[in-house]
Amino acid sequence: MGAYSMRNQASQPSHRASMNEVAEKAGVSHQTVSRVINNSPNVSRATRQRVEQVIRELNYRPSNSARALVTRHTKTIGFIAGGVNYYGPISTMASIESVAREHGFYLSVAIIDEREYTRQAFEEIADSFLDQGVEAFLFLAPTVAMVEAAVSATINQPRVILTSTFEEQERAMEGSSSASSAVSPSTRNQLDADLVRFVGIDQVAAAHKVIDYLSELGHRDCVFFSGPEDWGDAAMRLKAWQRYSHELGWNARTLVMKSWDASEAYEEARKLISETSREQLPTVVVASNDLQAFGVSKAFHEAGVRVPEDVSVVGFDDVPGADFHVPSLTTVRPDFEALGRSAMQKLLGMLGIGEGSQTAGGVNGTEAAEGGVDEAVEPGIGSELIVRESSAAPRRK
Amino acid sequence: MGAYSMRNQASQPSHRASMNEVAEKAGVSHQTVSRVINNSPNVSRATRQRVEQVIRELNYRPSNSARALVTRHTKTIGFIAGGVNYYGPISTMASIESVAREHGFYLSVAIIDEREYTRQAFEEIADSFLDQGVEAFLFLAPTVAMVEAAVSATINQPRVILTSTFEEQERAMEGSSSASSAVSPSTRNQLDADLVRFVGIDQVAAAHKVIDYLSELGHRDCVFFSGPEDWGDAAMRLKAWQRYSHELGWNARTLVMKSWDASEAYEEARKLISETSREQLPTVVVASNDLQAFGVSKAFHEAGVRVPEDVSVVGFDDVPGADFHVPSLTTVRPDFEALGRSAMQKLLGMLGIGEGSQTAGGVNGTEAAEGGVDEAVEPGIGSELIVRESSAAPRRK
DNA sequence: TCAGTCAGTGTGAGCGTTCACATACGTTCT
DNA sequence: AGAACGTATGTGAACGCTCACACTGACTGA
Repeated sequence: MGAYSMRNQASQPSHRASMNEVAEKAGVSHQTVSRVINNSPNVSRATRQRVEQVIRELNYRPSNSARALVTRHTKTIGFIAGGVNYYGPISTMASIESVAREHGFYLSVAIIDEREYTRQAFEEIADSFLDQGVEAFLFLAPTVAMVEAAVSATINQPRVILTSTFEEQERAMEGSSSASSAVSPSTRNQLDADLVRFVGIDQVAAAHKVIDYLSELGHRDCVFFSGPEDWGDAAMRLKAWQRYSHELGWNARTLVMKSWDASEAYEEARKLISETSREQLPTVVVASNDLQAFGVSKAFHEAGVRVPEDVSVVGFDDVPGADFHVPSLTTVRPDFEALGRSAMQKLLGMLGIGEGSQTAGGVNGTEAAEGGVDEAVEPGIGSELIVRESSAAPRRK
Repeated sequence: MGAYSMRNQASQPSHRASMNEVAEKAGVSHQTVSRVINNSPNVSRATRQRVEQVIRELNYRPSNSARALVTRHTKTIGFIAGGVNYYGPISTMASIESVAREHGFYLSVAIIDEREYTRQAFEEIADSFLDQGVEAFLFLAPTVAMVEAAVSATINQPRVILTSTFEEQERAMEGSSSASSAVSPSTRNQLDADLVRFVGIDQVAAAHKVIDYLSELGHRDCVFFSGPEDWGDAAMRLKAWQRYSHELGWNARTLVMKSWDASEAYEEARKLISETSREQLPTVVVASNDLQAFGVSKAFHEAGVRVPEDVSVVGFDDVPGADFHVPSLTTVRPDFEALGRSAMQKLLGMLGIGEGSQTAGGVNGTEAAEGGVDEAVEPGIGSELIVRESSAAPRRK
């Protein structure tokens, strides 16, 4: 066995063949080998085959480092993700990765706990990505603090920031070319340089979907459980919600939670129940995420308030299991997959990839089939309203 | 503004300073600069400060590519993750990343949909990581097929495979040095070379915890909802479960699901209820994950079978929201964080890092506090039993 | 006093690519 | 026939770093 494994080069564990070795063994120059591996057209059929044969024999792989050294392209994207313990981000990340891979990019990932988040930790990570030589940055920035850090990080590479606060951010960016702006002078250049983009769930559209649906059922008395104020998604969701429910003349109250967890919403709901007569309860509670909705739902259950007969409950996210909750949860499912895809496509666009440029190396039809990189994509990603048992028409109109 | 930004080098966007430029400006040789950035002791205080000053002025960063080219160390680990849509993996991944970062490694991530998994897709990814030049591999391999692919991939780098089937795998590995083995000859070398390790949740211990707990409550009549057969975790969980419940002389039945989702378990539970008289129902249902438990729980609820008064329900994973289910779910919480940490430490150990070796660059006390890289760590990662409302003593003993 | 040591520094080669050229040869056009 | 061109190939220099080694001068110890 040992003897066998020593006989052919391919299975020698340690040594990694170089381009020169291939060239020598194939009787050509290193440059010809280079042409072969880069699919240059100007190589005769015979030579190409000979070289490819040797490449296989030697189990040759081009050195990414050497290549990156001269081309200055590492084909690597740095991805800093916060809030990953919550459901949405992971599907987003999966689609980001998949688009990156389709285009031959590597995804270098850093996960940051948004609870233990510090500016310093953030910059250390960004710094290490800079050391690594990433070509672009992707920030999954759930909290306002992280968005700010992502915006003001001093990097020259293109970056896309995933956050629902994009509307406000973009307004701020437009303002930044003129005088007043919350952005510090040192970051001004990057912003002007058009190297920062935003993508996020369109919270306005989502809020409209929910309210329109509930409105049609006859609801107009509601309590909204908001997520933590320092989370961009929560803030935008709240704002959109308040504005539209106000427009429709609803009686809408808001309870701002400090966390996304079920427990706090549960406690708040208990308080609400105990402080309010049954007749005074809202006809519907809208929560900022499914966990909160679970908590609220549980509190109602324990107090003998029936869902949806007495009060409807609506969540947000459509976490796994929401469909088999008791009662199953009406909720909003954002298109996280589209979010990730859009973010990545934006980024590729900024890198000059995707339109019609040199997407070298056997690209299959997938890209075309999916409509390619749509440059004109709006920042707001859509959501779907999933109606289940927890919502119904109110008893009293 | 433009004039200002041109004046100092640091904010010039495009040009990236090289070591030689630093050397020249500091009036030293490139080698001295190299010594400074690598913390070589043999540099005088004065020189070091001067060089560091210039480094700051020029905003110099060593080129990772150039360095990797000569050292042959990319400081990058390739992580192929399957089954990421389910809850466990993401926390595992977070702790993997954090340990990697602590040791100055980059984590290059690929996510593979275990449903659309093909051998070819897998090998393309492994191949791209090889192209990238990763120093080691980490496989999060939930299904048996992925474990096999991970084991038999022809790579010379160390790899750690995260799977609960480690016991069987390790037995197979031990056997592989002698004649008979399921492993193909071409992979024999790597296996012998001691470059493959396994880490996983200790399903036996977890099963014991659940059964001991239930046993003490007085249960001995049970139905076990198993996960898909082709998932390693499910298979091991099932095996451990069956063996131990048999030992205790339980009346234990098993239903094997095709998926981890709530819906199938829900349907199966309905079937169970309709086919069985109330008196014949088990006193407890143990599910392979929380979603299944939700499905079962819902079916009972709809049929008027009370949980836990009539039947107890136990889950696995402790997904977010399990604590506010109606009723809140008794479940097993595996230590995913420890799983990831252990995997990464094993990998670092194989790379010769962590014991007492040159962990260059300001390592804080964290490592020591956590006990460092414990080489002797057993493959089985522990779990915690979380007792909640869904389980209680059976009415009839 | 002079070899020996050692901290501090410099020199040149080489890592494995790509890039900008230069060269060789065959074909086509006038 | 000779210029002009296109195809197929080769040559050498760069990319920015680390490594092995050589060098300098100051301090040591006999």
